[in-house]
Amino acid sequence: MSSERLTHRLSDRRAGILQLVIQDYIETATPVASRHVVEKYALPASPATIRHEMHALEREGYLTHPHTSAGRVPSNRGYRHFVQSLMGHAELGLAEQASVRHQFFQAAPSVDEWVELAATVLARSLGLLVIVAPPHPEQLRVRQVELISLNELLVLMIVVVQEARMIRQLMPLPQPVEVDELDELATRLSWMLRGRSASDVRTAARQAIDARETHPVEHFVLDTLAQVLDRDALRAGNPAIAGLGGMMAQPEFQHEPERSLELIELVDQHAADDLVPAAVIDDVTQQGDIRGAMHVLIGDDHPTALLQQCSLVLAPYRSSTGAAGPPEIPGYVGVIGPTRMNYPRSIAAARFYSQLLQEMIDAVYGAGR
Amino acid sequence: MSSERLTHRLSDRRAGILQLVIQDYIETATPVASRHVVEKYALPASPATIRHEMHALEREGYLTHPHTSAGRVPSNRGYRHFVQSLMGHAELGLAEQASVRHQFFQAAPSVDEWVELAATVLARSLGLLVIVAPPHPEQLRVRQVELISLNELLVLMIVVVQEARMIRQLMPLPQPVEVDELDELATRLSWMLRGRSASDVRTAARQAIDARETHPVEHFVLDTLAQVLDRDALRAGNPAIAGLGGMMAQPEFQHEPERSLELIELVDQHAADDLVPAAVIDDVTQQGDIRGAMHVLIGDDHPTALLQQCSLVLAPYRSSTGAAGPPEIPGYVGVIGPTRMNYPRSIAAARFYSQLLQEMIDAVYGAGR
DNA sequence: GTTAGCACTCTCATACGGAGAGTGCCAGCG
DNA sequence: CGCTGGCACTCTCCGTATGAGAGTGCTAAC
Repeated sequence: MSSERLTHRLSDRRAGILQLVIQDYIETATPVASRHVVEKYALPASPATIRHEMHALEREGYLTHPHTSAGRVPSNRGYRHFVQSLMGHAELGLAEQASVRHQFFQAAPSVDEWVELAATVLARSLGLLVIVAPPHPEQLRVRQVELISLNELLVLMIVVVQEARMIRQLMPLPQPVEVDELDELATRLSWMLRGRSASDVRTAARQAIDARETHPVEHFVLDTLAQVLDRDALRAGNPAIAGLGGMMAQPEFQHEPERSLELIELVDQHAADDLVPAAVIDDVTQQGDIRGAMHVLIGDDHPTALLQQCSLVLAPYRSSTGAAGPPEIPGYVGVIGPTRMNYPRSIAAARFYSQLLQEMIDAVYGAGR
Repeated sequence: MSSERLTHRLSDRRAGILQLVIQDYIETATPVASRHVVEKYALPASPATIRHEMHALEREGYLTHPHTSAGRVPSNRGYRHFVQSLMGHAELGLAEQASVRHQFFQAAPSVDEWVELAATVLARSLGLLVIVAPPHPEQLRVRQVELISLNELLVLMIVVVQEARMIRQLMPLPQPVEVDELDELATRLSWMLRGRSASDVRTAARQAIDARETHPVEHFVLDTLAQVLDRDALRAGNPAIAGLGGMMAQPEFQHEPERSLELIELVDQHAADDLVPAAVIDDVTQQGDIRGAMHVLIGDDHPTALLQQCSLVLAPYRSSTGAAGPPEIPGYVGVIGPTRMNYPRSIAAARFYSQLLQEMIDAVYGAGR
């Protein structure tokens, strides 16, 4: 703890050695030995000297030792220093940028499609787990309600919301209702609820209970409506996850079947909240301009225990239209890998994809309004 | 091979022992010993006798031996006999049926949603890999084409197809085109291509090349249109896959990291064609009435090498509207598990879900027409 | 401050050996 | 003639031992 507080000023050579060790470990995934680093990078010093420096780096908390006679492995602190100060700023190669852009233009222009595409292409390119979420309105607001009778006890509710979506919901009724009654109810609700959100609908439902004169199914319909609004607001932000295969092929999962299994289950259940901590998203939501604001969570920065051996690179984005209009929960491009992941490349890629997504959404959906 | 041809008439006792061995192996996943089965099921015979019978069952190809001194394990042939003759006909419990039905009515009434729901709920209930595909038209047919200019070099193509879908596609133009030209082109194409499929559009494109007088972008638009029709016909049949977590928790994958990894990659890439062999689907497509027609592929029945240690239970279904209307590729509920999977339960569940899906689609979409 | 040398430690792969589980077969029994 | 108990045989599994290899930490000398 106290050693974390002390801001050591690393000597240039020591910092250089740290950088080499981390780069080498990222590349080879095996503990790096003093001799190895000297020979590979033709350092003008002997292994013993390097050992000396490594020893110091270990005392300062940047490196660790799996056991007495193994090479050095970066600690979380080492990675953090690497990301903040040591590694350079990288960009995705132009050829790759062009190829990705091309694929996006080939796809059907829908946000869900782009999100899915971004996840799969980026995952394949990095060999890591990628989770991509679209930006979506915080709350859906009713524009119009339709109730279509399928049979005496089954109604199809169609809700048109102001965010240019159409929600459909099948609804078995507690008691038979006449068709004209339904029509009347629908027009009344459309009028009454125009511009209202899920929580507004709930208070309306409570008032409907108090005033006894309302139609008995009215409360039931309101209840369902509120549920549906919440459900669909959530689903609009439904993230795509891809790259489990590449992730499990990473050496850190090779000899850890139970950790692997836990992660597989998380992905299988689309547990986005566990993969990308809500706290970070909330944090992002507060800020105004988030363009290029990268977040990097290394090791035990992450609240989910399972992911404390992993790192998360997060590139949030929001649509330009959303910035001006109603409150919007930002979308994000998240890359999850072992703490040993290639940070420069992952960060560059996540940033590129998040900017691309924003561009695409602005160009097509912004233009439409 | 020749032993497969000989249709041994198993004595009642021998068949009974085979059934017990298979049931026990399905339950415990460990080779079952003669002594074990005698004690567990209180058989009126000694272990030696049972050994004798097991030996015979092994000679006839129904059982195998991992090694000299291990209990017996069912062979593929044993499982096949079990499925065809030994196991009884099971139904899903009424409580479970009701609970599943309830969940389907809660969901948004869209085929994609139901397909996703079926996969996740069934996967969780069985602890196996489940893949569910919706029925979809074999070919999409154009009803109308719109071309909307976003800017000088970027056009949004909207294709309304007869199957009540709307397809959108962004299209960068090879050269600038005036807005009225685009409108003119769109109305001409709508007129010319009404009712045509992707392959029709391709021949139209070839003719457009031969007749030189056509507008230079016309060929380009036709080309894109054909691509888009094919792509969307494919995507309409996009299956949902779930249950990888439960599958990997099965004991057969516990000590086989490389097989596990291959399967994870298949699922990660949504490789439905590898998971559910196209030959079976083609076969099903030919038939008229497929209600309740289960297919069970055991072990090396499956064309994909990786899945030859697994079994596939497949329950195809099609919408009633599709049976009368244009040619339709059937949907299916597929359950993939180790050959040791619980066949009675899996078959009953797959059948129930496939019938439920058909009912839902008929009720909501059939009613709409 | 740097280096060579050397003892020390820990992992990994291999081999060994005994316990345990189950079968296959045989001889005897009803 | 089918069923059973007995017994030798085989194969896995697990814990232990052993040796090679890799790398460090320390010390003494440059």
